[in-house]
Amino acid sequence: MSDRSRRIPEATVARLPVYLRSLAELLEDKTATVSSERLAEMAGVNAAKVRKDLSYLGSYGTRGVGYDVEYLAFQMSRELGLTHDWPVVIVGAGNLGQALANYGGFRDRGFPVAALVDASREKVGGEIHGVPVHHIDDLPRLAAELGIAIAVIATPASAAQAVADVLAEAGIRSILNFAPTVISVPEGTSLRKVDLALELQILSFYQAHRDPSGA
Amino acid sequence: MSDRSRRIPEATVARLPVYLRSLAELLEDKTATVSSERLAEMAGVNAAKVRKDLSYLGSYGTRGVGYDVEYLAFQMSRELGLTHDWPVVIVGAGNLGQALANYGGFRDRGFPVAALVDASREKVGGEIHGVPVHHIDDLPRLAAELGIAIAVIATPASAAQAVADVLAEAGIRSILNFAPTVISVPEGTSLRKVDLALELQILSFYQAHRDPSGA
DNA sequence: CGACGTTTGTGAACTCGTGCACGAGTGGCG
DNA sequence: CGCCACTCGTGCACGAGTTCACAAACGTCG
Repeated sequence: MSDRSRRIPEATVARLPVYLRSLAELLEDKTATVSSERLAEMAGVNAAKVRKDLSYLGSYGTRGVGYDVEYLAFQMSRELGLTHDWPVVIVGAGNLGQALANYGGFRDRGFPVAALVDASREKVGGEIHGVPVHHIDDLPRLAAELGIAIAVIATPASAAQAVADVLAEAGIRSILNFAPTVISVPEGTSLRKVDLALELQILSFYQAHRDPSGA
Repeated sequence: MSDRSRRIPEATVARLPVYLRSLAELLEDKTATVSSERLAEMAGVNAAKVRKDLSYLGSYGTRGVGYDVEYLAFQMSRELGLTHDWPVVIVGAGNLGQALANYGGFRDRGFPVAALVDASREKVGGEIHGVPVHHIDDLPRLAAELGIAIAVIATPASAAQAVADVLAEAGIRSILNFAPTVISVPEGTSLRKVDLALELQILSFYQAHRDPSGA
């Protein structure tokens, strides 16, 4: 009940950050406790799911009352490993890479962009939006010196697999891939993907099936 | 077989674009036919899943041979509604909105950015990366004139729900939300979300559980 | 033209996640 | 001090999606 032995389902893990965001809002409102129903509404799920999800973390609620917002937020941050910052490296200093380096949402939520790396010598040396640009060959050194454990791939699709291999070599075991291609990583490495156009294609499917005329 | 009342599972729909991308590669290589096993390898799934997924589209394969690449690609494009372009509007001309407007991956895959809209009068009137910037009040007119059916929300979280309401009013029923917040849309509207920091938080979870020291 | 190797299409078993329903605590109130 | 309203935690049934296994269909070759 209290600690380890329970494996948290992947679907639950994916929802924890959403709950955490809701809790952060509640904290700002100085709300002391919250019910599963209220939290469910804020997170866009149903109450039973919230309770089941939170029960994987432990019995942090109080029957008849709800959950203590501050305590729950702390426990959840701890479980998510968000009690300290995680510096990230962005690989690929092209359009997407620059945009991501400039996107404040990473730093604000505990993921400062510590470095940009690129394969092109021309881009190396300067700074982009305050982030130093290094050559990809320096990646192992950078990772070690800056304590980088998470990498973001923002290269063209054609370069993505090679980059993934370099990252594996550098000991980085958490990768977020923006390149529109499937890449393979060593066993034990976490890989998540974000494909912007793919999301639109999915929307296109439902749009087309709603309105067969297409317009 | 051809056009039945087959309801395609959501999980399958999400994989179709990945298959389509693989088929496009095969087309470039002038490959005429492909087996489920090969396609599975390219798409990063297993062969049984590929066959089941494709069977929802119809019986387009030939036993003992495989799938005709060109024919399958065409059928899949048709099913996904990708036989023509879908102009999209990006709401929010801030960092993220500008970056998305500049991201070539949308246009390249059939989703030209037809307009940017923003609530700030200051940004209205000019162009950003060749995309005209309009006021959000013009959205209904723009949607009608340009035939826009899909919108991308790239505003701060605080504005997202209000934007969603405006979009609903303008008759747009496909939304891709980049704002890190839960928004609600009318029944019958498709909503997908991309939360960049959330993905990193998920990675953080697994990273932290792999290496409890945290470094 | 029939046997054989290949690959699809799909029923069926299985896994994983969801939602319901309800027992078990908790605090408040008379 | 006992009852009551409230809310959590969880066993259970259900459903969606995945994987397996195999028969059916196809091309080839002797």
